[in-house]
Amino acid sequence: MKLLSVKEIAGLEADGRQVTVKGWVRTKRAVKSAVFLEVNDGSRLSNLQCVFESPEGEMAEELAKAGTGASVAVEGILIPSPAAGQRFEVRASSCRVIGEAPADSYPLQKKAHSMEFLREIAHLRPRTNTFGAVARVRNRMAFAIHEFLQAKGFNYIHTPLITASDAEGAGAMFQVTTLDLDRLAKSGGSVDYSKDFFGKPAYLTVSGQLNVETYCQALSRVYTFGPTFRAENSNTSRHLSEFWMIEPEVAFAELSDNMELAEDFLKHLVRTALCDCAEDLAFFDERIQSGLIESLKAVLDKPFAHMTYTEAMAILEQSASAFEVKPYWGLDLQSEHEKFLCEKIAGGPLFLTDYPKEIKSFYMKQNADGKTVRAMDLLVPRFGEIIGGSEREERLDLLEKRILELGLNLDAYGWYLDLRRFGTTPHSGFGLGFERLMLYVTGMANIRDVIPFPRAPRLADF
RNA sequence: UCCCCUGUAGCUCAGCUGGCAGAGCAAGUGGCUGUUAACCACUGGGUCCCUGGUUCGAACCCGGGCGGGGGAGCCA
Repeated sequence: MKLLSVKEIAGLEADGRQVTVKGWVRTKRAVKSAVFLEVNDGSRLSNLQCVFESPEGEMAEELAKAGTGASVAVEGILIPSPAAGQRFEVRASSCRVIGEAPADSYPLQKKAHSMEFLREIAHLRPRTNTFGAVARVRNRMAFAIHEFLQAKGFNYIHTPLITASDAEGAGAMFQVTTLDLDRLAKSGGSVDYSKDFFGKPAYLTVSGQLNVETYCQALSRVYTFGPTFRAENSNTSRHLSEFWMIEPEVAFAELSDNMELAEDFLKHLVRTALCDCAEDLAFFDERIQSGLIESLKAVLDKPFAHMTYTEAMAILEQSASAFEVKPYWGLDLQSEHEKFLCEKIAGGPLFLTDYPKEIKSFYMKQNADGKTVRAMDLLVPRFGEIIGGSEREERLDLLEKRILELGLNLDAYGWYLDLRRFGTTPHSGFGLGFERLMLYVTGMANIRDVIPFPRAPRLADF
């Protein structure tokens, strides 16, 4: 008999047909005349209830071993359930315990656990309702990202994870080396990077943007989707040292095109989650964040709000007394300001544009006012920035000038500047933090709980 | 990196002014005519994070260290 998943079995007619189910026991409940086994194989949130009527002999012995966490194979017939709680169930004729999970040492119990505790057992937490649901939604969102961009003719470009260009300028980097650090430390001498693997210092990438821009200037519509690394000593519920980022880049696109793409993109992802992950989202709505589904649906209903930095600052200054940090033009927006703007003023996602050039990256296109750049951040309620992007500076002279103003090394950007020397075009792109999307869609509170194995300062277990 | 909170049974926590270590859940045993976060009864279960100090006496007070959480900054 072909093995069907619980999800596949759930799609069958409960007409007494023979089925086999293999999975892990979530709970076992016994009454005098029957044993109820809830089996889950991760194919969906709901368990499959398997009923053993008056088990005796070998079957009773097997069931005794089938505690929470044990892997089992159950055979029986699929029938409509006579009791409330589930539409169908398996009337089991046999149970085989494949791998026991001794109750006195198996960490997961048939009760709720704290997120903090589950983080300590990251190898077992996917067996919980919450982390199973997170994994399924994460999978669906990853696929939806490709679906959306591919349908729009974007090419998926694999940008490097190791970079020796030292020109990305988006934060502290992890160094990659094969030098013998212990021996170097003992010798007390200086480091000779010509002896290192790449013949010069190398790092893990903090962004694929600069690399993907090169392919943008040939294939027009491109994106990267991969891991990025930041060695910042950030200890928050919104930052990881290793996280995944989607970075589309579009040739001949201006900032307004960029925002239109970002809005369509985010709405597509939210719509897909609501549609294809309904059971998991209902769980998040009930157990993790009340009102989640309603707020996601509301996102689809209306266009995102838009505001320039200068407009936003004027609004913030009117409510200056509400803030710890007093707002003034030129200040980089604080978390409290971002939350105020999208929660109190916009009541949903909010695009902020045209930031002062001093608080944004060198590659962003300078406005005619000489003060601001064509940057855009998409802020969302609950945690602020989910997308950061800009129209890029395509004018060689202005880009070179900005690099020098910031004290950066012009030579390091040689290949990047070539894109402006040869057939330059206006172009725009943005970065969407995948785990921040996951926080947004699932309502989970901590970014460490929406990635299987979180990496953060002093956290690299498993 | 900074600020605040926190560390007690497998888990979640209580433990008052320093005076014999507690509860709920989980587990085990028994009961229960279909349970579904099952229910009822009973039972077992402790390096009170580590370390130094104060004290007749420390889970409790003080110093140091380590871990966890929340917030801030950096950002996606």
